[in-house]
Amino acid sequence: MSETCEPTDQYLDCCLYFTSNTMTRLINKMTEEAFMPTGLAPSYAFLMMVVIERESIGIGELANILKLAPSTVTRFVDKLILKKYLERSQEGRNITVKATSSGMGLLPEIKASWERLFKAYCDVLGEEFAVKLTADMAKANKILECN
Amino acid sequence: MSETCEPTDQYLDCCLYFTSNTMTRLINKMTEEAFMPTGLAPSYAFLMMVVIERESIGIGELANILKLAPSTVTRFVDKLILKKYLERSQEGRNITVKATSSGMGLLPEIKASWERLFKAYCDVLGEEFAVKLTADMAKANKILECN
DNA sequence: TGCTAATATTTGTATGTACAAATATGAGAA
DNA sequence: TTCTCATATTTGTACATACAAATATTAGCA
Repeated sequence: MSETCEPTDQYLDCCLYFTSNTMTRLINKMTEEAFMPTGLAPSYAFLMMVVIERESIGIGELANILKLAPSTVTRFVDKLILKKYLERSQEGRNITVKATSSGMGLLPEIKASWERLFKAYCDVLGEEFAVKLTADMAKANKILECN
Repeated sequence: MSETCEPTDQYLDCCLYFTSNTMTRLINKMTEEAFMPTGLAPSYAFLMMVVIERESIGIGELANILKLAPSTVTRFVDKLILKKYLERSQEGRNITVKATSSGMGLLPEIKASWERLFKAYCDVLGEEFAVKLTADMAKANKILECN
C-alpha cells in the first residue's frame, strides 16, 4: 500500500515551524536534483553565483547575503578552493574571495539549473502561486531577521 | 554601523529554495528559544507530542507524520529512550513506541511552548499574515510531497 | 614605534538530518 | 515445517550548519 499524498495529522500543518522545515526538506531535494549537472550542492552553487556577481567579496558580506553564519561560509569557501573554483586574496586589509576562471566557467550551468528549478516547482505549484508564496516568505523573512 | 534589516541582494528572494531555507533557519532559532523550558530540541518535542497523542505508534508512521526519514526517527527515539521519555515495545508483529509516565509529564510544558512560539511569530508577523502563510506553505507541501 | 581595542575569520565541536546498506521480522509458497 | 520474499527498522557514514572560543589583523592612540 504505497503512500500517495495521504492526509496526515492536520494540526502540525498549522505550525510555521513545522511547515517551514517540511518545505525546506522537499524543496531541497528538488533543488539538489536540478543542480546535479553543476556538480555542486545548491548552497555552494549559490555562493558561487554571489561571488561571481560581486567579483570579489569578503566572508562577512557573503554570510550576510546568503543568510548563513560566517563559519559556515568559511567551510564552504574552503571546499570550493579545494575544487579550484575560488581563491582567497588578501586585499589591503580585508580577506576577499574571488572565482577562478574554472569557477567562472560554472556560471552558465548554474544559471541553467536555477531556471530548471524554478520551472520545476512552478510546474507543480502553478507559477502564480509559487511566485506569490516566495514573495510572502521573503517578506516574512525580512521581518523575522530583525528578531 | 550594525546591520539592522538592511536590504540585501533581492534576486535571491525570488527563489523558493532560498527563501525556504532562510525561513527555516530563522524560525528554528525562534522555536528553539520557545521550547527551551521543555529541555528538548523542537523536533524531539514534536515527536513526543505525536507519540503521546497516538498512545502507541510505529517508527514508519511516525516518520510519515513528521515528514522525516525513518532513520532519523530511529535516532530521535533512541535518544528519547535514553532520557526515559519513551519506551519501545514489541507488539505482535510491529515495534511500537510509547511514552513513559515521565514522558507524558512533558506534555503541558510542550504545549505551552508551542503556544508561546505561535504567539511569538504572530507578534512580529501579524496573526492574519502568519496563519495565511502557514496555510499556503502547508498547501504547497502537500503538492510537493507527491513529487 | 609599540600597545590596546575592535573587528573579521577560522577552528573545535556538536547536532540534525539523510541515503544506502545491513539486518530483522513476519507471511506465503512448497 | 522450511525457504524465500516483502517490509520495517537500524546502522554506517556523510554533510550542512551553527555556536562559542581562539586567532589574526587593522586602526587608533600614546
